[in-house]
Amino acid sequence: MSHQRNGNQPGTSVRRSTMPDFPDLPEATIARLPEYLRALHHLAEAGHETISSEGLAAAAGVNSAKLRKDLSHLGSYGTRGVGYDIELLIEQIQSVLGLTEHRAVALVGVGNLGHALAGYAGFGSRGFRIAALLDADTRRVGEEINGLPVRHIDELEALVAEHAISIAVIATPVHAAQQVADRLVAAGVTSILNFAPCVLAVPDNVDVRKVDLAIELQILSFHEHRKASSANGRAALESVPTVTTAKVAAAKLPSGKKASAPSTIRAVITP
Amino acid sequence: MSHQRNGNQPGTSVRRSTMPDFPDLPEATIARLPEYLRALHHLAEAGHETISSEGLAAAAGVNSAKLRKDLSHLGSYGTRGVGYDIELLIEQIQSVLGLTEHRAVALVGVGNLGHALAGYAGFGSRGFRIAALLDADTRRVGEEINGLPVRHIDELEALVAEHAISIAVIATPVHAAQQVADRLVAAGVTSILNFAPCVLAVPDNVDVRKVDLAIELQILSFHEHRKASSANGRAALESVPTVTTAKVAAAKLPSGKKASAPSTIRAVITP
DNA sequence: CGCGATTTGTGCACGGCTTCACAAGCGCCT
DNA sequence: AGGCGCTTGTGAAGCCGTGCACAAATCGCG
Repeated sequence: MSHQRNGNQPGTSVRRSTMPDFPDLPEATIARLPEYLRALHHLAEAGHETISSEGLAAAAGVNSAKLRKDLSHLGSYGTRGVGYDIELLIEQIQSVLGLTEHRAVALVGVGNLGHALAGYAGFGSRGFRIAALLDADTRRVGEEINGLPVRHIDELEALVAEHAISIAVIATPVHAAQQVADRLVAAGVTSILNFAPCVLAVPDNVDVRKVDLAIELQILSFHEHRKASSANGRAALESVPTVTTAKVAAAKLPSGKKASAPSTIRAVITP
Repeated sequence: MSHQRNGNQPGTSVRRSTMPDFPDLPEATIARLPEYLRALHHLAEAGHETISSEGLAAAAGVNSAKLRKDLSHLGSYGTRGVGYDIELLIEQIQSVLGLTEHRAVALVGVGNLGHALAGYAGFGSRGFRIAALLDADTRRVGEEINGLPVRHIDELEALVAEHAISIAVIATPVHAAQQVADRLVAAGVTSILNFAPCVLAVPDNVDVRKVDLAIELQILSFHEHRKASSANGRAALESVPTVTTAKVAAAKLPSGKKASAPSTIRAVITP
């Protein structure tokens, strides 16, 4: 494929500053890029300069072939026989994800969860900046979290415009979520991360991602249920021994789980 | 397929209490069942007794064909020409997910996020019960959240055993996550919901699901970036008008979005 | 300068998931 | 009783994603 291979002089690789838009990057790949990015930052802090696909795959918890294919989709810049330049790859991925400058984010709903999200330090280090805290409860207005004051929901439109906010997080109770979403969309927000357990109706041009704690637990519950059933089927003698050896050591080998979710990844059990 | 069609007397449907284990339920289906369940509860509260696949699909934000196939996988009990009995379907799904009795969950890490999770009311109503709060910080030990005292991490093994806990939530800082996971696994936990931004190494028999706020935002950021790029490509004249029409009107159409994520999808707004 | 070791990039085949389209089934109305 | 409209359940086709396996490329060393 090689989306963008400017010249064909190998080695010189004159990086053009105009990044391609990657309109056809597979959705599954996009969802993994952030994980690669995190792993890369971790490796960079540890002092590494380059990393092989195998190594990065292990750090990100995926198959190395998958990782190579993912990176190749964005015209990747690895060197055969060596690996990937970590700094360069970080820049590449950040550029693709649009994280070159910190994006301003609005957070609506400063209850329990909202407080936690507002206080989340990992925000700034990962390309985002909370630019506005909003709540409908006037008793919460004025409170400062991390130096940023909570504003009343009626200032939503003004704040979105002022900070050119295009991404918002909804951490309100369910009954308020749709209403807040409507106002956000009307104000110009085009991406929403929804923590309220409900389906939001929005226009086609708006992206919504949802995080629902209970859903995640219920999925786990199913697997738990299934394990228990099949364990009843066979004897329960195996369960105790396997569990005791929780001495988990690194893990070089490729994983090989079954499905979509990046669930688990084994590790070598040092006996 | 009709996994389990006991007799063939239509209408009488003598529910046998022994539920099949559904060892081969597609992973994608499992991930959607909780959403259906939530929608069904919502509909039941609104007084409905039955619901068509079209209606339930709209409420859950999916395609109706997908929904029918999902339900058919569990030997579904719809009635042609009528729809699905809501109460019955709720029971079915809860049974499949193993939510018939409330599952005990341990929550490790009672910082900002942990507090929020512990205080999340939607837990009990959706099949779970927080049975243990744990933290390494002795200053937090003893504090009560929702009537449940925070215990020291060293009591982990005892508490897991005492309450027969098989599911745990990790809400600790990154540096502690792996260590906590190891102890949980050693204590017998076989499902982990991880909020720490790192890959956990666990044995094969343990399921891990991960929730990472920053990753979700970065995925949104990509789409935002892409939208901005293509908008620059064309004139920016369209952007304002489209946004103003946030008056979301019903929508029967099958909203053909692109990818995996259950992004968007409208619901019928009763006018 | 050439060779071997190493690692990337990718063609290919397979499996799973999604979507369409329609036959079969059910209730209601006449 | 019979027909009609509505809705489920599902065969079949197509698409997307995954993972294998290997050719191409690069480095280091003799």
